[in-house]
Amino acid sequence: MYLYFLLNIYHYRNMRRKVTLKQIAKELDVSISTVSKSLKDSSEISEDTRQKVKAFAKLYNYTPNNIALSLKNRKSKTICIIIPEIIHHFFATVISGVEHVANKKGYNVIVCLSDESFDKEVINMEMLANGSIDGFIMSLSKETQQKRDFHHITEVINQGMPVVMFDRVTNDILCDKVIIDDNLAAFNATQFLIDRGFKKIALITTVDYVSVGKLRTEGYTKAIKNNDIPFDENLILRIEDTDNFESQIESLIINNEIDAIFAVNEIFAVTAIKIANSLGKKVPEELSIIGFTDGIISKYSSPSITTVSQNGVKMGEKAAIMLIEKLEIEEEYDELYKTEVIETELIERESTT
Amino acid sequence: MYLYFLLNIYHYRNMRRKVTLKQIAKELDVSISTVSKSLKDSSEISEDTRQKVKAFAKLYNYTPNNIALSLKNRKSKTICIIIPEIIHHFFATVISGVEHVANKKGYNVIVCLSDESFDKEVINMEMLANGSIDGFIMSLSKETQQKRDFHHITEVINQGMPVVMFDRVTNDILCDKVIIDDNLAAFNATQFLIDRGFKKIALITTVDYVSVGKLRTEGYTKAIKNNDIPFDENLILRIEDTDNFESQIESLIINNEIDAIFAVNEIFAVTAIKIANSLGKKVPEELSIIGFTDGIISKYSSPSITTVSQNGVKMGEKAAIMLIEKLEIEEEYDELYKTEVIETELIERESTT
DNA sequence: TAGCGTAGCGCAAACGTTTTCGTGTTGAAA
DNA sequence: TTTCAACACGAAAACGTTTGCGCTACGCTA
Repeated sequence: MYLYFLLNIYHYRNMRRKVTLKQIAKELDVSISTVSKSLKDSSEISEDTRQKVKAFAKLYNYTPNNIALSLKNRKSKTICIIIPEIIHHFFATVISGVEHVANKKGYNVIVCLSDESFDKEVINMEMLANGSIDGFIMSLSKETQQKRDFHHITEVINQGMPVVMFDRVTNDILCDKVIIDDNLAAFNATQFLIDRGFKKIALITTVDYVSVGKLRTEGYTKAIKNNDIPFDENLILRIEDTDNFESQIESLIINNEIDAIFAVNEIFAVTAIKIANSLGKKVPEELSIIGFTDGIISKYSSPSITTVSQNGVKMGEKAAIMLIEKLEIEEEYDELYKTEVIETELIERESTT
Repeated sequence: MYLYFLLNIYHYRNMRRKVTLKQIAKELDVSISTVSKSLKDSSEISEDTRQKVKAFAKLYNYTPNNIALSLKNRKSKTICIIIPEIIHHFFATVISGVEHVANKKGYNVIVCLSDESFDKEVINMEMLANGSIDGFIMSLSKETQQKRDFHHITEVINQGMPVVMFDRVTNDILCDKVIIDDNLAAFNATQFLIDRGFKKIALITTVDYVSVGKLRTEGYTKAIKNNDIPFDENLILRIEDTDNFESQIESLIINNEIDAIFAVNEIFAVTAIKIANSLGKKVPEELSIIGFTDGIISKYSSPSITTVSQNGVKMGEKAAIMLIEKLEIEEEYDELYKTEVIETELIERESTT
């Protein structure tokens, strides 16, 4: 009888497909239920049979088929994180945080990239919301923020699937959120520059429909006005196209006698430094610069960049914890959505005096 | 009759779980098969019924359950990529490449991080090789390379699951691979420095068990010897601990009158620049530096870094294409494994004269 | 009117599990 | 000898699909 089995299993060279309960049952001449119960050490089954089954299972390296389990349990133990792009250091750190928590809790992580596109975001969500995953963690694409169309997200939430949004969030959706206080962080960064005695402080930011860009702009504005510094709209540079903005920064520096810059991300900050250098303006001696996001650029740039640290790992961890908590709560919970605010911190480096 | 259905579906506020074939069948008072066939526009079903079913399905936003499909088809349309860490720009670009190809072909991507740990690598593979995914793309963790234990990989391959390795590969495993010619790239980079007239060229590399580190070291050595430059073991710095290596680089620069450095990654390169600067050695005037991997640091560092570009996106794309090809080939193919070599390119920037 | 082709639909198996609820056998107590 | 509990195991449903095949009823031909 063993021979038959071996022939079946090893039918192709040394290739052996995963063995199933059914095969074990057939081989041992017991029922599938007996095998299943034996492997679970059910007291229903005699010690003798249990041992036999377990030995056999071990020999053939049996492990239960995850898909079958998912179908039966109606949960896949998999979560999906949708981000605008992965080559962005901040998002990579968030993934890292999510992955570690998820892993510890026995969940897998599917990563989807929206490439800042609304359509891809929608497609990704629809594709996965059919049993493949148990919940979403996401940061909105630019296009979605611009269109303000969130039907795909409400859809999913209405199906009873938990969603946690982070960083780029919207008030139009009720769900758990993990953010930093962008407004406050920007306020503090600007205040830091003001405290150093700077008066002509420029802001390099994004267009307003990017939620975090807008909030940071507001924080900057508040600090300026709070300190009775003349607010000058010309000192605010709103960058739309992230491909070709060097010339805009150059004009900003040339046309205004600025003594400090607050940039809402590190690319803007490091580019400002490079341009200032090329214009013969020394950083930080003649121009102080603060960035946002404590990424790899800020750390390794010369001079290294003073920046608002936005702890991506922690955001990812928190988001994952919140999501998994929702997933593992029994039954219908009372919809109580929390918004978690992660602390930021100003890291002083060489780009400010 | 509709009322009953509505009550069932909308049982909780406006919450409606995904509708199944069964529910549609019950509601329309036909069999499940009829519903399924109608949705597939089978000619077996009358035009009339088809329309009715499709209308109903559309109304309730029916989409087939992916898990059930996976179980039935015995494939999940999901691939897994295992990388040592994600915060590393190169790996992020690879993921990006994989994700885009996978997406286009209708596959999802599960990302697993080994954190350079052998155990995590094993656990991840075992966890997913049970039906959850159709194939692996992976780059070995340091620990795995050190132990030279690849049983988890052969195991998976023997189960008939395709594996594509990239960047950090091993000859001990027969499977598809995507690499760059590390040896040649390092040779060329070193030759580039030699052509500029430098004689005392240092190498900052990793310990030898990291496959790519070893290959790059060999390329460097070959170039040196090829040009009859005295080979000096003291000029080679092998860094083991990536946390605290600044002092080692400092000694290297201080104790040897070097005029150029070839570093096997960008962190080493940018750190060398910073240390040289702090020692009063100007880059590139007094010291030329070449890095490896065209990451974000090389681009934004001041001076920007001349580097060997290792096209991560392309590697990811290629790996995904190879994997999916294997997945979609009918039946047992003759095991023909290919190793694809991705072109590298020396990108000249400001850190070399 | 008997026979037959066919349109239209349902049954049931299969994918691999888990789990509830039998069912048959044993041994001991009454 | 009868009764019953305990033990050891199996059958079957369920998760949500797809699909080959069988069945019914109808309309047509001979």
